[in-house]
Amino acid sequence: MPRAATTSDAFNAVAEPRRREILSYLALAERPVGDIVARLGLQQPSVSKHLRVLRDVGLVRVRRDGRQMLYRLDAEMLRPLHEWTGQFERFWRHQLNRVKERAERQGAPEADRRQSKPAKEEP
Amino acid sequence: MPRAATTSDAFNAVAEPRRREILSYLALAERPVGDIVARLGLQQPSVSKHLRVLRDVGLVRVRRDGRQMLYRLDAEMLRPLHEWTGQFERFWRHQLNRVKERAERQGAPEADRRQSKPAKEEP
DNA sequence: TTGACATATTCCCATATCGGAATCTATACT
DNA sequence: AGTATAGATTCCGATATGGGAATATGTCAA
Repeated sequence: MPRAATTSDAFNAVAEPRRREILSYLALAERPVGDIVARLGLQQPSVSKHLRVLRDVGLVRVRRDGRQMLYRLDAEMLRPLHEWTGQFERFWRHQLNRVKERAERQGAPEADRRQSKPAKEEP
Repeated sequence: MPRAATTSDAFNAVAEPRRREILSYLALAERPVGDIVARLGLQQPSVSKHLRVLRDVGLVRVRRDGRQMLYRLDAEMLRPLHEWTGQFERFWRHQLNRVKERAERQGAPEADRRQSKPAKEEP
């Protein structure tokens, strides 16, 4: 089984740096493909392909305007991503890490041991 | 050029659902590999490989305890991810979307048009 | 129509992936 | 020493990737 398709969800779509740049850029305003090409310095077909992926996962919407295609952000699908990462926020806030690491280095050499027996059911 | 390695950054590492489950699980407590295997229902080698990826990007730390390896979360690298997605928070907060969409559907059929000429320099 | 312009799609390819199966390493127990 | 246990690593194979090059589609303009 290969890696999940880039179009399988926002997590995979956004793993690609160029696609992240595109989204950030589109956050400013709706833009035609040509603008994105100029901004990213990629070739037009590449940009079109990235936009295709973003469209497939619902991160952007398109509408035609004459011969150009205007892309706009649809950030709704980024929300789960923000919320998932938010679950870990407490680990980096209040520099609790600093405190914990210091405790480990200095005293209480075995105060860190947790149970590892249960192995089956947890909260 | 293939897709960026899963070990290239947290974005790529976390694109895999199983690895996300592992991280969430490790948020509760430090755990030996066996616990993770039991929890995820994957095979041990698969779990070891996922843990390897997470270790390579610095999302988990290990220490040996007898014959088991105890893995613990190191969420620091998730912070950029949270902050990046946070940049789009305004798009889903205060249900501004609802308001905007309604405006588009009802009146002002061309009030949405933005400039698409510049194409070179933006703020 | 013909041509120019804006964008999309197709084809090619070197590469990394994930799971499965098999094997290796390290520690503990007797 | 010999065996069991916990994990890690290696080899395999089908698959999707992203860039490049070439081509296709669609719209405007003369």
